[in-house]
Amino acid sequence: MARNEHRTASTLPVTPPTLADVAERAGVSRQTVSNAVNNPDLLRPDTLERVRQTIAELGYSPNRAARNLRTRTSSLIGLRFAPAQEGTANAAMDRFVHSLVEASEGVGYHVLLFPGDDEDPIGGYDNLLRSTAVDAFVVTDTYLGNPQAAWLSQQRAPFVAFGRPWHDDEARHVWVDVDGAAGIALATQHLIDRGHTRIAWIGWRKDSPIGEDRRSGWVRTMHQNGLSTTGLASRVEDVVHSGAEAAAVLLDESAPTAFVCASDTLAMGVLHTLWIRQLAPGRDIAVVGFDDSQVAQVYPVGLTSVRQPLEDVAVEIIRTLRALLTHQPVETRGILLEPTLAIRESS
Amino acid sequence: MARNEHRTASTLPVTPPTLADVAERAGVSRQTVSNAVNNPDLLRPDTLERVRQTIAELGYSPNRAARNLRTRTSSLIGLRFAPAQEGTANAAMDRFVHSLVEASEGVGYHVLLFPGDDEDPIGGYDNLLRSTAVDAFVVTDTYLGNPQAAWLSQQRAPFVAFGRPWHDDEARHVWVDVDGAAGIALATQHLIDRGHTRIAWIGWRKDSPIGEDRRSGWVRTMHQNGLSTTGLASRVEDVVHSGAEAAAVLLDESAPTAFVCASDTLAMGVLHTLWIRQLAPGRDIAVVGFDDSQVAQVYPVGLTSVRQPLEDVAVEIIRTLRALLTHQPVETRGILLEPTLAIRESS
DNA sequence: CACCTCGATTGGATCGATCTAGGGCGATCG
DNA sequence: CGATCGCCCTAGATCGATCCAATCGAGGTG
Repeated sequence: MARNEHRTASTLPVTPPTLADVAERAGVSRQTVSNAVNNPDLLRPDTLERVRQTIAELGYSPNRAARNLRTRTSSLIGLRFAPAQEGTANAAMDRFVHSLVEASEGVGYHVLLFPGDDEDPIGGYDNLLRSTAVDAFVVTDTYLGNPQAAWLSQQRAPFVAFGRPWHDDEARHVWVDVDGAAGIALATQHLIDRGHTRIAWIGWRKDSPIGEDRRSGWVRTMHQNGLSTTGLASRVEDVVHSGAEAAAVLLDESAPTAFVCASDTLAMGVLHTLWIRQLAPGRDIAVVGFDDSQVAQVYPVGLTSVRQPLEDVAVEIIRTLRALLTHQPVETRGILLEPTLAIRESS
Repeated sequence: MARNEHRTASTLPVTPPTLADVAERAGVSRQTVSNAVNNPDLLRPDTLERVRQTIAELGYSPNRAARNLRTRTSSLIGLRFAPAQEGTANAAMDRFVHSLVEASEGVGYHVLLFPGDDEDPIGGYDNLLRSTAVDAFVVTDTYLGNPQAAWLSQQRAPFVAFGRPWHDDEARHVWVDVDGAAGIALATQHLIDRGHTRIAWIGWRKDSPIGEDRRSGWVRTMHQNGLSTTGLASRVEDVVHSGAEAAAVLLDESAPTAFVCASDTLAMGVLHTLWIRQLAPGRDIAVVGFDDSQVAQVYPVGLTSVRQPLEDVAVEIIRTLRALLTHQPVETRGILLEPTLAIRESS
């Protein structure tokens, strides 16, 4: 609302009004104006009203740099921004970043992007941290076994990770993650409910903890429903043609009626094989992917896919970050959110 | 390189070293240290070396807030970040943002994201501008007829637009854009070279200047090659099923052998219709899309698509922005870049 | 009535960098 | 040999906000 009042000043003067200008015009001290902005409760109602009036008239807005210098904060959150790998369907970053920006805005933060350099994974972090350019970081690539989390912890830099510390049991930082196993369980149960019993899994190589986690959701749900998983699993690279090949082999050897995939990329491979074999997705064979990427949404036969609640992830991250930065006790070290299933024609 | 030297200081002290600390330790004045960082030429070589040594030892890095306050700059570039619309294939933003972040880094800038609100399109800009939180903006949504460009011009705020000012002949701001007509011309010529003569166009509604521009590339190239365009064009909404319907109608009425589309989204629709009619993309009918989105890359039958040189766009934008901010004369008011064609199996 | 409390307000110091003006000193020149 | 010039460097002021300690006046207490 204060924001709208400012708008009334239509043209920005050559040099914007300062707190001192407001103070003089309103006939109060600088501190009083500062309080009007930051601690309105301290002012007498009539004084507050007068100061606010003046602020609106002048279109005053506190100078960020000055405030940052004095308070030793920046209201900025650093995020290393790496683009989606070309050739994969993973466009989740886009949605996540947007959610993060929105959630940040809500509590007065802004998101600062900096480039990632795989050869020097902590370079960007180090610079921003040392020059006190950001208050905290959101780390999104912990799963790569990258040293950021450990390094930031050691530097006592505030940060929250999107992603569990899979390898490192000693990691003591806070994190938010999505329960991939639960998502795949959801997908598997969905297929079972549709009457499928021979449901195949196409996932990533064994050295991917995320992949193994998702796979466990499939195994668990199959077994809970008394179904066998033998001969129905495949572990491949996360590229389209690997998914296609795996699907071909599984169809020949085990005759599944449905596929659950660790990614939309792999699911696209499955769809390709079905297309070649003149099998109709959804009618002849069901397919489910993971990430609800644009590909899943735009593909002519809509691809059913596990959708991560990235909006909620962002909100939780910001909430936790705020707690960290205001030195409130952080309740839990990790937060695990449940994905949903975007059901389309392919299942 | 300075960056790496800093790294040697392994643990961040509770309060980072200041310029004064460096000065005292090196036995010089604060200004000399400042010069060592910003104007090394002013120092005698031996003094410079000594100061640099000390900077490295202490792991000093200038405090951003203090510098910003004094210099009245922030080294930040504001970018309103709206997510790709769900249900369309447009993931170009992702790639563009990354390119922008990279290009910014190169000249010492960082990218600050802020959320967009369609109901209050200038709110975010106004806030950041008035609080001197950013030095400049990159505006990406000029084509919507949004008032940002005009408003920012009026405020004398430095900004560069990605996108031409289509409607507004009086717009005097600088911009960078991609020549969509040239891209479609490229695609059309490519199809003609492959022997196609009946090439259809599926584009957007007439009120989209971008769509009409792209369309003109098709018209121009067809005519240049002595080919007719009558009965071969369709203008629809940018959603998959509209593309599918348009393709069906065109196939029935005009029997084209190839389709050029204004977007990958529409191209997906065409592919869907081909699939239903058991026509093989690339063999029976050629299809070309626009934007080289992830969908185009991941779709099992790779979709040939016009690819915008977003990396170059980002570089040009940053270059122009720097010129603006350092008050150098800006050579040209607008820069138009040529797209390329990512050729895949669909053509 | 002197003393104390408490809410509202104030002036000076401060955050850490850069800008400005000027000082020291050796080399050059009349 | 003293004046002048340039190079290298220094000290104090400054950017615009917030922190801190202190002040002022009104009201309550013994």
